Amino acid sequence: MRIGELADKAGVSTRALRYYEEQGLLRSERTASGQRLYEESAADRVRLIQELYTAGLGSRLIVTLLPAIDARQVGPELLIRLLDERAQIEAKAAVLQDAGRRLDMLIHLARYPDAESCPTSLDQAVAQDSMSP
Amino acid sequence: MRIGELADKAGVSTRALRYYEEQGLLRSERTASGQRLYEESAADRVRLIQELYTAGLGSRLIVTLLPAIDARQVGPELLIRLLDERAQIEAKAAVLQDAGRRLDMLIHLARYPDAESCPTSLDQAVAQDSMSP
DNA sequence: CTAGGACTTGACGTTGACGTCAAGGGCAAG
DNA sequence: CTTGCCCTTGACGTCAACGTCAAGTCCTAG
Repeated sequence: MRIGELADKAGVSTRALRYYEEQGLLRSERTASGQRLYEESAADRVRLIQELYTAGLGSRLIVTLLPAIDARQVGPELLIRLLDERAQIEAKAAVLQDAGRRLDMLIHLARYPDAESCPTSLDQAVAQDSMSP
Repeated sequence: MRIGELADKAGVSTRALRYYEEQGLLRSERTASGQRLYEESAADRVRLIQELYTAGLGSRLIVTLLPAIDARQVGPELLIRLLDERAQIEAKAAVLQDAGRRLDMLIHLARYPDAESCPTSLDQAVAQDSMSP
């Protein structure tokens, strides 16, 4: 398949696909005239890349991660980074949860403006200081 | 308190605090010479702002949100945006969960490189197409 | 009184994941 | 052949939340 079809199937732009290739995240065959060709499996690969991006991982980590995922082989150096990133994801997920609850309170407030529905923890942020020495 | 002390207490830079003020997220008194002065409660306010930022909300939404939080009063127009943002946070949290699990598999793989520990769902991204028409 | 740290405004720099033109080549249908 | 859509590389633009000087002012300890 060519780049446009892959873009459709994976739900990203063609620009993004070229960017991924530029970053070493995605390979492609080329026709004689230079057009990119992809296997069917490329769509899954792109969705995986998107997932990792959305999780806040950068290109440089992902480009290291993908071969490890493919080979199912993780070295000790990568493990260090993984543990760090895992902790960051954990923290980010927690903040997301809190913010989500806060929005839920506001949404509830918009629908039932009567009683003091959620008296507490609407102003104060949750203490997220669990990582400092 | 002056801006440096608040920055310390809230765990952000002074530049960030000035930026928040510039965006209308944070108010301050001024001394005769023009230096900013803050109440003790400003630290909580800043942490709240940070939480909302970390949740992916932009300045423009937060500047609308803060008065609603203070007054505990949410209009119908804001409710629309809240529902949308809530859904986005939900989706993002889900992706974060998936990516976290994926990292966990890799971490597990690094520690127990023996058995085919996690045979499935290491390559393929989870279908996150639940929002398209 | 003075040294030096904290503060002010203003303005430009950074970063990442693309968006968006520009200028041209490729390819199937009519 | 030519219309029209897809593709190519290249290069500049964007956006947000700050970082980072620069040049000058303020305040406090000694």
